[in-house]
Amino acid sequence: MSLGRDIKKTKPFDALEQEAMLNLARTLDVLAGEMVAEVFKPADLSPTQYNVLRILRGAGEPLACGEVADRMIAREPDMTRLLDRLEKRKLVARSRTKADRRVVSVRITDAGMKLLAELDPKVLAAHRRQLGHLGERDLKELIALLEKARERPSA
Amino acid sequence: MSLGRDIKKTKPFDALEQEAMLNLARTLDVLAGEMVAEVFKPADLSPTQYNVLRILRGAGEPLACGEVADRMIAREPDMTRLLDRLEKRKLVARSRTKADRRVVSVRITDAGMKLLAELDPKVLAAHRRQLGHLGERDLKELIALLEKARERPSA
DNA sequence: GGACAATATCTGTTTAAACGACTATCGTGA
DNA sequence: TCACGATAGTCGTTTAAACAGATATTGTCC
Repeated sequence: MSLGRDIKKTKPFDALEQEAMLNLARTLDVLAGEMVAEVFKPADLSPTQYNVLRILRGAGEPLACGEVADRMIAREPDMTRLLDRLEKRKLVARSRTKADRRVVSVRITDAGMKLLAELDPKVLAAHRRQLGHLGERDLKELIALLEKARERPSA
Repeated sequence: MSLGRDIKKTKPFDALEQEAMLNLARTLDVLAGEMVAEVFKPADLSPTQYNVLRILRGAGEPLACGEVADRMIAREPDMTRLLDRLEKRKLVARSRTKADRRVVSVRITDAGMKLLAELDPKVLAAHRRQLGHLGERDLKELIALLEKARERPSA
């Protein structure tokens, strides 16, 4: 009965997977590009820097560098200099931990919180303009599919 | 009747849009990262370079630099040096157009075609491993949602 | 046919990404 | 307690991304 995919069925199906990947990349590029142009660039922040600030605000307490790295959306291979740039602008502050002197603790400063607070409404507005027309039903469906895409069965 | 969104309904809905964006970014990062590690990096190609080669193969004829740029997944601000790197490796060839001497025509070389041919099965295999478990139904749904996300009503 | 805006690409420069090697510190076990 | 592997960050270097300005060519309008 179930013969699995034969040659004839495999080709168009593979094309579907490829099309999904292409659409994923294209969609993110469009949406992220607009977000950068409208919100991040005027604030002279990269998406990565914004991500760090969001993580630190969300944590509600200082985090180790590595802990921040683990929570990033995209893997960051050079947390040190990323934090250097934020620290230079006084948006975050670093300090060695007393307990474990290998660890550098990072916290968001008041200036960082203030910047995020200014950005919040712009980010929300941009998100709504970009995805608001999908409606709650489609958004939930999209989120579910994206999560499912990441959680593949074994490996 | 339809009062639109009030404060109470707005907040969680905005969160949904944000969650969708986060999931989009995370999913692409995971999938693209694997693809790079498994397929592109061993071939010493960046995703952008691969994209150029795919575009040129797909076109079936030489294209102007700007034409390639227009077809890229992500906007490329420096086509010249991107092509420089590919040309240095003999994967593409450039030549001035006779008709319009401003235009530089780019074509994929035999070596470029050969490289793509070697990569094809690996790309397909990676795609299937990454997204195959979604099945045709979910893939089509995902594609449709992503397209819908990009095609927002007016602006 | 000469000025001029538009087009297509190139180049200079600054900044950040990526990768690897390196330093400092900690925990464990003989 | 001291060797040693593991952990947490940092630093050096190469390469590419990004932006702005420059160059070359074309079509068009007096």
